[in-house]
Amino acid sequence: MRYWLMKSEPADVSIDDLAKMPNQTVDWYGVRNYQARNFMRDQMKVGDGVLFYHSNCEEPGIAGIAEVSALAYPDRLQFIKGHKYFDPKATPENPRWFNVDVKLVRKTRLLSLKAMRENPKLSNLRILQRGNRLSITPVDPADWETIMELLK
DNA sequence: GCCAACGTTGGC
DNA sequence: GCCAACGTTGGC
Repeated sequence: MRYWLMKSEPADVSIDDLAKMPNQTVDWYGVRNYQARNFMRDQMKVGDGVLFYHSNCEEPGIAGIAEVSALAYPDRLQFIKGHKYFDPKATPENPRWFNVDVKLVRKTRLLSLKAMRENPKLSNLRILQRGNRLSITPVDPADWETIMELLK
């Protein structure tokens, strides 16, 4: 069992949007970065813990806890011509992009990026490292525990 | 809207 | 395979 931090732009899918979805589950579509894809395709297992992070918004930070609820499968949007996430080099026989499903565990108070930066215990967290842009990053169990404490 | 830090692309 | 140019991310 592993832990992950997954960024979502709340203008696209917020924690409240997730709560309203059927089964409180969303397919994590639109990842078009190989490293992030590989994490989903090769490492994520059902039941892995997910920190649901709001990015590119007024108050960036962790907005809830979720879990992986389906193993990676081809991202359907890569096949839809004209779609923002269409990829002409992908075919159903040879898909390029994958996504897992993510299910809400619970919405939390917002643990802001600022608060995380100010907490020395979390200095190891990938999201806080300089230049980090990856939308999916592994989270060390110790960091997960620290964050769970903070969100109690 | 700025821009640092990355990732990707494509000519050579 | 190198690397300059370009595109994207995302905090501020």
